[in-house]
Amino acid sequence: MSPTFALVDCNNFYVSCERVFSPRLAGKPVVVLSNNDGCVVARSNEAKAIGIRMGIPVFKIRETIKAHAVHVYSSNYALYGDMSQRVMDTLSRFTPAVEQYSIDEAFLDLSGFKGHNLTAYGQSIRSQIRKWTGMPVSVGIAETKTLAKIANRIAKKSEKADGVLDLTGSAYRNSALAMTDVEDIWGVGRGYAAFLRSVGIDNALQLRAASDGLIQKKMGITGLRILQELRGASCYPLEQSPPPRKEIAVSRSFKYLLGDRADIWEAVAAFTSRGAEKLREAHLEANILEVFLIADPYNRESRYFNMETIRLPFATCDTAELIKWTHIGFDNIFREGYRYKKTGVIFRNLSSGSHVQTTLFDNEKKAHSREIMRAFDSINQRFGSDSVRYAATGSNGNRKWKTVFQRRSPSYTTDWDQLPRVS
DNA sequence: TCTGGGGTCCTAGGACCC
DNA sequence: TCTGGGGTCCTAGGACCC
Repeated sequence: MSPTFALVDCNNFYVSCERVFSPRLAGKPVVVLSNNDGCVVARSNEAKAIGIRMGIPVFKIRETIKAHAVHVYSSNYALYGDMSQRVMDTLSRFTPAVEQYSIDEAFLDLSGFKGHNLTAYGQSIRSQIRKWTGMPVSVGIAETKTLAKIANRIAKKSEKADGVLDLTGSAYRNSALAMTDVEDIWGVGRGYAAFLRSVGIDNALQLRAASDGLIQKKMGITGLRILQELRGASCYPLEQSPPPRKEIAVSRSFKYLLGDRADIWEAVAAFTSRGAEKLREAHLEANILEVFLIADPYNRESRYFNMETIRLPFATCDTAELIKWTHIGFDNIFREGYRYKKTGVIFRNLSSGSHVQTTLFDNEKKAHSREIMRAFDSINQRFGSDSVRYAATGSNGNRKWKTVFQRRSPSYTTDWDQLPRVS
């Protein structure tokens, strides 16, 4: 028996989060920017309509912004994370079979609802989320995740669908596939799309009919799975418990190019510290660490990239220990005379924190480290992150590497001092 | 002057072993 | 000195996702 999936996806998620707390933004062009207010990462329908492209650097559309009075916001991750949680909580009232796929979308297993009117069910999900959270969502329903994705896209665009499209056993299915361009299929990116177009496959209906051999040759097993899913045979089951993490990374671009070794090392140390916190939150320890530096990526002449990989002598999530090792890596790859744009650390070969120690000495050291880290984390939890921090991460207000958010909305939902006021 | 961040999976090829 | 096959593990690079 084939399963039934629903994909519930928030419309223009970051923009919709801003609108929930600023109703005056309704009907207006709104965009949300990436870190350092660099480029556009979310657009309202009105912003899309005036031709603002996803990912465009904001300095390239200054004129458009002025001409159309576009409302511009920095990213407010605390707000978006909290809104996401509310949406997911609401979804779980409908069925326990929920897979949170990303910050703004979730797959539901509706196999148990066969014979019911799934469109009506989708509508009730949609209106409940709207009522409880203010978030507009679209719902796509089909036998496979890939088809549910396609249904969802059409549900978003089509007036007639009114936000919900059920493709299970639908006569409309072939036309839905025919109107879906290959680049809009889940799993088909720029590279695969170019290949498919070059062999005359332009839409999902044509891809579904393509020969397995041709697709496998260029797109491997991934391509075959896409074919299967388009044909209604599910290859990707609902994943309710997330698989263990394989890597943890912290990296940031700087607003401006930085040349001073001390500034850049401060950034690396701070990112290492944040990464160590993430490790501890996930109860993981790193066995391999990578540090990388990028100088001026948009300039051919002064471009530079280097990465150092270090195998740690033992798995650890201790901030001081990790900073010691990233320092070694940093020294090996830092070149004087370049102006840097970005740096980061990646922890890999993660093991769960409960590992057998080799010697009594190690055990003692380990216990000591654990105590210090526990105290460190709990102080920062109680008094706000960065209340205590390691000296290497910078001690004054002059941290040139800090990410800039000049147009950030208040933290309406996560900070008592910034609750919206009714006047 | 200004261009984000954090992930996963697959595959080919090399190193190494028997 | 040359001749084989087969297996595993690791890594780098490419492709994709949101």
